Amino acid sequence: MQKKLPTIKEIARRLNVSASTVSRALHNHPSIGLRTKMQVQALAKELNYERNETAIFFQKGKTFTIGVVLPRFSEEFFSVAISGIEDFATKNKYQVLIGQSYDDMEREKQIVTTMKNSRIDGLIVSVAKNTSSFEHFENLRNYNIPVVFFDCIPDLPDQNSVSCNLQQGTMAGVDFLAEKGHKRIALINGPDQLHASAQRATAYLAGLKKNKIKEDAALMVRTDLSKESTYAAMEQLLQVKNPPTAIVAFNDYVALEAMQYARSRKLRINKDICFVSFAHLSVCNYLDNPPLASVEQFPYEQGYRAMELLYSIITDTENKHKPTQIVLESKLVPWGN
Amino acid sequence: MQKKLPTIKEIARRLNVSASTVSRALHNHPSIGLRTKMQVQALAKELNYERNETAIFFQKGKTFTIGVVLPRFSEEFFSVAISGIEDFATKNKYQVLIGQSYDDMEREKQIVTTMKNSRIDGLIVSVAKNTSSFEHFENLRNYNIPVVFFDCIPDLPDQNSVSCNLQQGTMAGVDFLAEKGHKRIALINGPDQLHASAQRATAYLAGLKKNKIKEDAALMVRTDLSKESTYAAMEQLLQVKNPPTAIVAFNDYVALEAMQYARSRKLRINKDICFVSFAHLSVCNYLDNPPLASVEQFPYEQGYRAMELLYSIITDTENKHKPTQIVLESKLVPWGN
DNA sequence: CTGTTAGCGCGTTCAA
DNA sequence: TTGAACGCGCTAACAG
Repeated sequence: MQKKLPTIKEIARRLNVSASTVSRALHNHPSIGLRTKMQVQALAKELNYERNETAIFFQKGKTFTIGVVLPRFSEEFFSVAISGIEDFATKNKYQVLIGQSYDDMEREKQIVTTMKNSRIDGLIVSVAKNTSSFEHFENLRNYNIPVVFFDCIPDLPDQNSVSCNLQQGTMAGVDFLAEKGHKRIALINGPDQLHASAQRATAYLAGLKKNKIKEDAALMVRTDLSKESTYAAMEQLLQVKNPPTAIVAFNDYVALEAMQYARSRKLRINKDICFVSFAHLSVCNYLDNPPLASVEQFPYEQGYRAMELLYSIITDTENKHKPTQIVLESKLVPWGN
Repeated sequence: MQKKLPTIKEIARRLNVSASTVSRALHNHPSIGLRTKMQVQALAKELNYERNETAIFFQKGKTFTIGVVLPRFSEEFFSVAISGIEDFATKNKYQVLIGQSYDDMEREKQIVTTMKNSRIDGLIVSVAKNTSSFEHFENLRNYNIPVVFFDCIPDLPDQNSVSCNLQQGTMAGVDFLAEKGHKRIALINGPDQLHASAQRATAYLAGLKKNKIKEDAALMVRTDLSKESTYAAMEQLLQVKNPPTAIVAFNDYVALEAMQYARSRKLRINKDICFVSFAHLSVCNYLDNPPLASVEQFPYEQGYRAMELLYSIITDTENKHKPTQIVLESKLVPWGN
């Protein structure tokens, strides 16, 4: 049935030399006779010899494979991030193993365990939203598997991470709206336990202050990112006696759902009510009325840089690597028309 | 620095038994003394022993890893398909290695080679658009690596594939429009070399015939899937003296771009001109005027079934597997608003 | 019930 | 310039 794959032994047998000679010849080892080398290489080519990487993985204790664990691929942010990871990995002869946590800690643990057992050389993670303990990551130190966190980052000492600072972009968003004359600017924030929410809130308030707009607790609401919750948040906002004319939304999905709600209440998007959002989904290109501006978080670059960092840790043979936190700056991008 | 991982040998040494005894005890082999078994398992637990999968991979010549190669993750269709693949794989203790071809044959070849070298147990592929030769896939037979194609499938004898037949859905789309009273129904098709294009064209014509609408060559145009090309196609359609009132678009991206163009020409979507499309992007939920209906192709299910099929081939020890083509039926889904 | 032996494919000493 | 021997961690065939 299946042709048996040629091995070094096989070549050695046919040529009446030893396996180690073949191995050396294949590696262009300097101390091998030209004649022998040629013979070996010729036969190797003829037999279509290819080294069995698994044997080498095994022997070297390295797999040239890294793992990527994140909540779900179907979110554009993540699939674009994976592209960045994969691009750098491929360029540097690394392979990429994937797993989706679906924002569930148990599943995340399970995946990390499986990956650890198959001896990945490193791991890139965007932590699940409901993950509360991080032992499954810290545990990887015992196996000498470095971890780089990106996007959703835990509070851990000495960790490696790539993230995007939202302060600047968020403040720019508030500036942007204020310059357009808005005085009543609301914030639909995400779940409290997320870093990302705290960042947005802080920057939002700073932005208001900078623009001399008085903050109003009634204009700060939150969503758990479900559609229903966002609708409820919108309902709440529109009931305020002096309702907002502009809204900073946690991300594009939230913005889009908020817009739907606003439309259902006969508000005209970008006229009666304006939006600034996060993430910059490509699909917004197709909307009749996209958010006026979006805080770009550079998922491709985050992924790429995360892989780059991980690579530098893995290949750091002298162990002089220090924990590194890379922080990119977010940037406000007005929609092009 | 790094704690050395405990091995079977180590456990054996400490307990003064042989390695194979430990191995058997760990596997609950029936012929092992209860006492020994307990001892071994206790010590294993204490030392945090975990088997080194790479050793087993090596020894068994299996990696419990499959590869997935497709054009790009950032297209929703593909990222959803991967989710299906990953779900089935995880359930069955398989891992998933990924690669993006970016629709480029050379890159595709490269990825397949790398994956082959690391001895994946099987491969799932959606072929790159510009792939013209398939040796890199047929070559895998020599390594006993089964391939399952999905979505974009080559014309190869004896292949395994999962695909979605568009005939039914497309015809239903034409029916749908005809029932709404449309007589001038256009088709914006994709590149000629794609199967998918031929399928759509055939079904479109059949649909017209069924509804007793005379076909008009001027209403069949094509796009290379670039925005510019779609705009050109639209321009062409709108110049026809009796222009279409409805359009069947190659996919949602094409539809969305076509809509943009139509809007720029002051046409009102779903009033002056209606759309039926393919793929059913989740983002359409957020459009003010989504296509009236979409031909659903079930990417999650395609991915899931592809992995299921691959799994059955891999685990078919008696080699009684026959090449299998699974064809799902597409289905027209009207937008619920 | 348990130990011994061998081998998966390769790289790498050490010795010639 | 080459070969023999060893070991990576584990399983399995064979032998007690």
